[in-house]
Amino acid sequence: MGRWQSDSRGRLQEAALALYAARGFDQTTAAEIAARAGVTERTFFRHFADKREVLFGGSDLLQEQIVTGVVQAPGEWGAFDAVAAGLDAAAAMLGELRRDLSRRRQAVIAANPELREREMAKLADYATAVAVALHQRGVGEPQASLAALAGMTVLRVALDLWASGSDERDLPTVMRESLAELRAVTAGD
Amino acid sequence: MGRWQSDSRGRLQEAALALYAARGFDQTTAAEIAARAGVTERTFFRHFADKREVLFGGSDLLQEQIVTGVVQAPGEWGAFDAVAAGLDAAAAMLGELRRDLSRRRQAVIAANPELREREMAKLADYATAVAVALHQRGVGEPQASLAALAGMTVLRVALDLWASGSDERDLPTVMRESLAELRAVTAGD
DNA sequence: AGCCGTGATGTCAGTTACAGACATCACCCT
DNA sequence: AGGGTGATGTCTGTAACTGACATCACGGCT
Repeated sequence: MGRWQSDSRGRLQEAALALYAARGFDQTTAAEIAARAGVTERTFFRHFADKREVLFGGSDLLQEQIVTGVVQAPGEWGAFDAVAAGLDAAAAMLGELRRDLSRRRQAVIAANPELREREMAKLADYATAVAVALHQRGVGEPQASLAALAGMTVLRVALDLWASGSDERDLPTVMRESLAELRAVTAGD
Repeated sequence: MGRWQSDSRGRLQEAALALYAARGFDQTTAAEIAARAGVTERTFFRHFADKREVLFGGSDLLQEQIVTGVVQAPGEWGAFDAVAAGLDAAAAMLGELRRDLSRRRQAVIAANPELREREMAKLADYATAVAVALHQRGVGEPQASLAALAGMTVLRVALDLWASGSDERDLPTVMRESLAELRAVTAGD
């Protein structure tokens, strides 16, 4: 908690989400977001590298969760089972969020190509980190990258399903179900 | 073949690749690329939506190839087998390119986060198109999205392997091998 | 041959996303 | 009470795009 007016960063995130949802991403300027949060444009860019990043606040934490899940999986488990453990950890963390907020956020992201681009980039980053963790478990290439990327595919699809509202079950359940579906699909149908 | 000095677009692509490789992506301005190609900055942005897009020239064609491959796969094949047919088509097309050029291009992309972001976005677009094609074959959700995204994972890994040079076999072979590896990894190790 | 439509390009001006340099100022520690 | 620190404001600059308008080579039509 800073010594200034509390939590500029958090207020910027809320302001951005509200404005992106109301006017759309490109119709919103960084200066407008800053004004709504009661700070300067310069302060916005000190907290977030660019206009998109403001929507991806907790992504570092999430990556940590996933990697930790992979690392802590029993050593005798196969590569993809370890990734599945990482996905469980991710689901546990994301499932804590208020579902309406997640829905709102996902809707904003889905509505804009640049934001979708950033989301894919985040998933690719997670996959890279997961692949590194798999290497430390003795998994080679290209198996590590394939397992990691396949896992991120499951994460994306499950999150879409959960946040888009067609599926009312909780996130960990949807995640496990999606993973089973991927296994079935690649097995040969 | 335009009626003007031939192929501004092509010259812009070459100029961009050369400059990005030499100075790096952010150290290169659109004006510099345009100057090297003998046109104006404005012309650059008429041919390419943004600075990154100039490196992804044939992506529309590639998407067409992939989708066509999926659509033309025998109707009784499963979802992932149809995707595999699309990957064969992609490998056939990409394999035609001069390998040193592909290597050069991949190296430039790998060196810059924004370009990697765009590459992931392209793959996501292909996946969306493939999922639509799968729907028309009667595949439901989330199976279609999972199969399509898993396929794009294989494409990415195989392309990296091929272009990064550690694997000297031809692209269709590397692609099929990677697909087999994914099947093995998700099957349970 | 001469006129005319068309599409690719040049020119110009404007908006906005970002980034560096420097000043400020509330808070904490001593 | 005074100095250090980190978050913020201010000012200024670069470069990625974008819209509006002029131009001009070419190909077709008469």
